[in-house]
Amino acid sequence: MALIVPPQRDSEAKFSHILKLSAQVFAENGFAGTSVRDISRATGISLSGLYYYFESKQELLYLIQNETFTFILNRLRARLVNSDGAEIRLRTLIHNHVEYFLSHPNEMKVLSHEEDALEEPFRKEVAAIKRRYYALARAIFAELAAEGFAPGRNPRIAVLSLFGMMNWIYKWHKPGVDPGAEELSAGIADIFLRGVLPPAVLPLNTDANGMLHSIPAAAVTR
Amino acid sequence: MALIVPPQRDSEAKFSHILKLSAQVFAENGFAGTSVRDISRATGISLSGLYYYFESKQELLYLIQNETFTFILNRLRARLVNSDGAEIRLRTLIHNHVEYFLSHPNEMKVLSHEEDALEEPFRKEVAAIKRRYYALARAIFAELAAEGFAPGRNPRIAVLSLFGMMNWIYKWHKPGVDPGAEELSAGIADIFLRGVLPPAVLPLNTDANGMLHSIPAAAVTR
DNA sequence: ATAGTTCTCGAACGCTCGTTCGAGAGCGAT
DNA sequence: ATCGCTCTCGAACGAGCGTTCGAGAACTAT
Repeated sequence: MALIVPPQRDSEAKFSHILKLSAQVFAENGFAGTSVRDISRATGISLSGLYYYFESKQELLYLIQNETFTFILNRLRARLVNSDGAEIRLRTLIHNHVEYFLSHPNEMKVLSHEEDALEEPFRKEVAAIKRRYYALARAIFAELAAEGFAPGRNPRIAVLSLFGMMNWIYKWHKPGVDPGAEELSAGIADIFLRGVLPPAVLPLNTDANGMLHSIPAAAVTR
Repeated sequence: MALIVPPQRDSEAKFSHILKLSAQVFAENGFAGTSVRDISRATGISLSGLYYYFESKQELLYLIQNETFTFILNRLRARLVNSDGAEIRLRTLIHNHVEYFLSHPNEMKVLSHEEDALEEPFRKEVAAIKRRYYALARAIFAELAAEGFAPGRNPRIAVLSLFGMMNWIYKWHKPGVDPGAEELSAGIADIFLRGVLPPAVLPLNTDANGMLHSIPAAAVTR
């Protein structure tokens, strides 16, 4: 009887390659507008050959969305371990999101744009990750509120507006023309953090770089 | 020879009905995911009968997008005539946009989501309206900057972030659960207007409702 | 060499797609 | 009555769709 040797399949790398090229084709033509023959053409793998790697076009979309979303969420969790204070933690979330957006535009377009294209049972799996991600953002926003930011703001509207700013990026960002992840995420974070301030707060607490810091609750007049 | 009588076609009303139902079906299944047979089913008009009203599925998408976008832009222009001051004008833009979004969710989803699905020559026609709309927003933002708001901000990022907040609404807004156009547009306007304030501005100039007013340039310390 | 597994492919399946065509119903004007 | 215009439709076209199947090549371990 043979030892159980990890097969170290040759196909691992090829599989990743298929996911990457598929994301590109889906991003260009949309999921419904892409045929498996298009993917065959892009990858150089025969039509039937592709079905060795995935069972259906639906599953292929799921694999892209799941891998992308899981990676973003896990990387965010890792980065939050070293982030102290609500403002820094929110900036970490924004930077993590925007950075991935600019480095993997195809995957992020597929994740943002083809949410409805997934059918059950895949749909609810991706929805579960999304719910966890949103809950994390809401929790960070609650920390922010606890530090004196954003009193009386509707947290749902605030957080979803933030996601709107971030997830809209794929519609307009042009590499080389528009700023990179650092400047872009800082710009969005600035708009959001200042935007969510209490209406009548008096002196803003900023450092030399104009970065906000938490405001003692006592300083909030309203 | 007969007088030229305006035919007052019976089909005018029916045509509008087709546009409305098509927008609904496109919003539900996506443009590429919708067949003309789906529209036939939704409208009760036979498959070939639909081609009396439009020449192709592409043109149908164009008619929906063009009418929607033209209406929004024209209504905004009309409303801006009576809006004085940069802040009010920006709030007018946001309110106009959000109000239409909530009252015509299907049309706005099709406009936001199916931008890439349009092919030439329709594509450039809608792109032209979009460019005019964006230019108007940029002009209003420039007025804002001239009144002392948003010094040093990248106006492109600021305005596109604003559109991101607004155009993302269709992904999450649930009528009955989430606030209506007044509260929602005010919330977004608040986030944006405060968000683009200068980093070191001191006392904010607000009225009893917490509404911002223009800040004299001299009050900006940086 | 042999056996077993991994990987690849051409051909074909039943089905749906967007669009076209010619026929004809309904109707107001002559 | 009959013309001409508006409107509607069933049937059919060729093309492309997602997926399956069985044959076989390529590789690894014995």
